[in-house]
Amino acid sequence: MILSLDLDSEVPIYLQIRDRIVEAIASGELAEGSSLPSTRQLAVDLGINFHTVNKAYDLLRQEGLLRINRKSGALVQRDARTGPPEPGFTDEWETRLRTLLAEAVAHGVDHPAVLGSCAAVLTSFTPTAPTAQGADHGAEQGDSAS
Amino acid sequence: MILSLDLDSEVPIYLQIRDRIVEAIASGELAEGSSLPSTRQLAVDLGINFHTVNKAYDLLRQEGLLRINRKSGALVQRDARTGPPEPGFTDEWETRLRTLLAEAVAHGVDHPAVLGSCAAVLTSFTPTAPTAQGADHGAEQGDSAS
Amino acid sequence: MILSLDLDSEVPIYLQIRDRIVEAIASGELAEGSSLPSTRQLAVDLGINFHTVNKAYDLLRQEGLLRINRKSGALVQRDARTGPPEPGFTDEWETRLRTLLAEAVAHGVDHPAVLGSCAAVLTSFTPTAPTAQGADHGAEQGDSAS
Amino acid sequence: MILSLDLDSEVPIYLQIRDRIVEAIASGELAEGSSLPSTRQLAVDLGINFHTVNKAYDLLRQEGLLRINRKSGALVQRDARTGPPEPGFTDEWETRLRTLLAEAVAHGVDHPAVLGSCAAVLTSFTPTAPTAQGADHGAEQGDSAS
DNA sequence: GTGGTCTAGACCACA
DNA sequence: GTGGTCTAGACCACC
Repeated sequence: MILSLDLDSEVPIYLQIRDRIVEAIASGELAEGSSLPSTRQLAVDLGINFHTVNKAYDLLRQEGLLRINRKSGALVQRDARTGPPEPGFTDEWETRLRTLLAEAVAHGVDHPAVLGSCAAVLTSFTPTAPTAQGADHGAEQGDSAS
Repeated sequence: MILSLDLDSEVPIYLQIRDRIVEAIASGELAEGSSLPSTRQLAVDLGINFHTVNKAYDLLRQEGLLRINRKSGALVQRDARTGPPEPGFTDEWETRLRTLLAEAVAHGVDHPAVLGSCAAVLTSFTPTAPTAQGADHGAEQGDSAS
Repeated sequence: MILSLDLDSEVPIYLQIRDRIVEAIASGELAEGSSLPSTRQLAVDLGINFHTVNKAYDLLRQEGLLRINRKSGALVQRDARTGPPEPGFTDEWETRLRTLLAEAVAHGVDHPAVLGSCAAVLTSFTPTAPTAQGADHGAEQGDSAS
Repeated sequence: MILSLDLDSEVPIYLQIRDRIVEAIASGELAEGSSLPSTRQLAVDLGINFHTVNKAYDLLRQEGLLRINRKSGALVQRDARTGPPEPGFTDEWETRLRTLLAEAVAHGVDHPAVLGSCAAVLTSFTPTAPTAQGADHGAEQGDSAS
């Protein structure tokens, strides 16, 4: 559980931690029930204050992705396969998606390229069985562009 | 040039202004060369401090989307048709895209649904089918450009 | 003596145990003189550390609801019928009641609805209508006492 | 806006602040749209650290009772007359109500007395027009006890 | 002016 | 050992 942080970024550290964990959950690297390092431990590993880690964990808890336990620390609460999102999540999320995609389009990335980037990111979340291991029939994305 | 702002949002006002303008550019509503209202005018229209508008315009200038002349005010500097993005844009943008898509996946939105949302957003930007390409019945905006 | 605990709750486990026992006493399920399982036994049943059970029992003892003998274990010390509360109890309790009811009112529950909830909770405690008083068809528990 | 705190209480300070504000909202002392003192100001007034006030305000924000604004500070977001609570609120609240009422019953307070306390608390939330001032037709609660 | 972030260190509650 | 609370002071972002 080592996260790479950029202490000079304008993105707050606690948000970087949160983002990396969200991505790890999306990619399946952290499955439901997985345990995360304790706040103090992770703070030491990252060379930051434990309050900062605390804030990241608390944010993830509020988002429903983590559950915090006095005994066993932080556990991953949900997962890609836990079920559909809570109502209200999608609307707010699509607003942010719209802004982000608009940014690329305004900068001259054409629609198929944008959609290709989205598809590429999504495939990067599925292991796609690097070894001969069963290759779980993933959706075929990427050819809907163009 | 009427923007809808949410003064109670956790998103800073200057960022909301910037976001709305970026979306207007992406949708073709604001084409290259279009002029924006003066900072003071827009500030009055929105009922906010003109420094806030100034900050939004300056951010857009830094991003290469606006150019600001002392005499002609703010003009849209670039466009979906202007050409490919500056080098360095895409990498940073894809990092943010990755985080945003991860959020949806972690909350249980499956990959096809995510890709569908991306496609839906893009079609909502489509400026009335500039090329003969199928022109999926989107809203018809954008004929004020050129 | 089976208690349902939520190990992931933000309510400490020892408090959950205490709460469930208080509710059992209020409903008449545990009458004065009833014996509770030993701390070690209950700890095993619940799959938790016996110190946690100990802490719950000790808290109940401090509150005057339990008395603990070295030989006969934990016995219910008092009851709804035992008599009026110790002086000082009511003031502190009403302070907490005030806060709790305020929460509902602030969230838009109107006064009659709040009072209705209070009444409903009380009838759920009713030990099979001890006096002739209307006896609104509640669940029938509590005949194991005396 | 002066709150009375007990620094020696085992109830965390930030929770005491939150409780007092909830009660003020319930009693109508703080109506929707009312502004609260800034975190730093209130911290100075109470002689505590501003982070503690911050935590109380943030908790109220999460509960939907406050909205925080960089410009105008904290404003009361909702009210007794704003509308019904969000779904899910009542269930969790009734669980806590059950525990609290059980405590009184177990200590020997009889049901009518408990209900009377509830009614008394509720009437304390309605001003009941202490001066001749219009006496806004409030709900008639309190006589349903006994 | 406002709130937000980060650091640092102390002490306590829980299991 | 875990997380939770409180304090203290610094710096930054927003308006």
